[in-house]
Amino acid sequence: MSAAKEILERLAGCPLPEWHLVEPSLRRKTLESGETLFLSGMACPYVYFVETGIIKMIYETCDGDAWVKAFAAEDRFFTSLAALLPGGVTSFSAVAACPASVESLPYHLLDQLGDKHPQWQRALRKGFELYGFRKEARERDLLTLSAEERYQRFIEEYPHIAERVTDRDIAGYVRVTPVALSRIKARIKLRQMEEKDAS
Amino acid sequence: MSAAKEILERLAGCPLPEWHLVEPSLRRKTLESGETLFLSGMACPYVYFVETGIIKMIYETCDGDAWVKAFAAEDRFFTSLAALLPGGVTSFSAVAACPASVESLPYHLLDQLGDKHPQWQRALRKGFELYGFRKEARERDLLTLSAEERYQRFIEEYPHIAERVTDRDIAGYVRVTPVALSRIKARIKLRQMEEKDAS
DNA sequence: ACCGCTCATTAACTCAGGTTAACTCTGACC
DNA sequence: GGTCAGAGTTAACCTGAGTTAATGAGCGGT
Repeated sequence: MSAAKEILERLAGCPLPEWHLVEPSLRRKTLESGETLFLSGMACPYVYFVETGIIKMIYETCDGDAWVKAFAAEDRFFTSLAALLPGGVTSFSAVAACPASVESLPYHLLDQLGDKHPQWQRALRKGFELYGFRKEARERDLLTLSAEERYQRFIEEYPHIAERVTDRDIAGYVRVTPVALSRIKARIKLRQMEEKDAS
Repeated sequence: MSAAKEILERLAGCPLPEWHLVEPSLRRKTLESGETLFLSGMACPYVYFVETGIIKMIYETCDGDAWVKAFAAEDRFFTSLAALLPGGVTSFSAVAACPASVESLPYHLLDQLGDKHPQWQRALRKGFELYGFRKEARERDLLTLSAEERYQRFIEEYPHIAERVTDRDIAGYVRVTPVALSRIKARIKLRQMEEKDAS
């Protein structure tokens, strides 16, 4: 059973017809930690499915900083929306945050199956919906939370990711420098000690 | 010709069949500046189409701050994705940033028409796609740009909005306080003066 | 004309975060 | 075992943004 099939059928909420049509286009790729899956600015009309490991999606700025847009761990799918549009290119890079293996499918194939079968159409719609939903949450966090709150929320919400990636990458996600993250962690620890002493 | 029809057909790229079915459900509402269209946390499974004016979507934090998620001006549609899911509620409030008039359609109706006609399905898919695309751009700006850069980009990208809303709202969008925005503007003006003097 | 209101600006102060650099720890490799 | 590179921590200094408060401009209502 491929990760792609499992993820897509979970989205559809039912078995997907004509899976044999996608089988030949399914590619699996294993990545070492730090290895690049795709670079920003490339044509890359694929949807990716994480089998094992963690992929980080990063925006690189002209002065060399790299900010983490999102992590995708086991059983997640991801893609660059911008790259799915005809003639489009990726707007970020995807890099393994630890050893990982991913599957990929060309989007045009999913698109075709969507036109043929309502079950596929449903999977795609749900996929876009979920994507939008996650982006909305991320946007809200970036707008309304302080750096410290973003860090706290991240380790609460994604503990299984937090313990497997470097603090450097967590800092990139929280949108602070590694030095600042270290200070934030020290501040939190200090407060916890004080609370213990008080009680 | 309603704004909703115009916007949806532009998304579909073709005329939409059975428009007479949506006509009876189309509601128009005019809002004064500062009037609320819907509040965060409400059931609100509608898609809105801006006919005239500007609507701001805001996140309110528990300590009373209001951050602007996005503006929607003439010929834009918007909705709270979270509120479209069955049993879902809005995750932000929508308020008129200047006198405005909007149309609304219940999402379930669009959903039904999507199941009946590929043209409608296409309009919805394109709608979600566009929504995701915009969210992606906003996320990137918040992650990779400084406050000053976000301000500059905003007035370059949306000059027709920038000149019609208060600096207070622009500050909320740029994610700084009005005081900080005023300083940023002063800084930019100062630099422009210096450049003129030098040349 | 006057009042009261909101908005924008400016200044003074505080503080969180960026920058740089030194230091430690760990693990990989020879 | 020795060495080297990368990750994380800590300190010192600087900058930009939040906070508070005072001031002025514009506007609607009386």
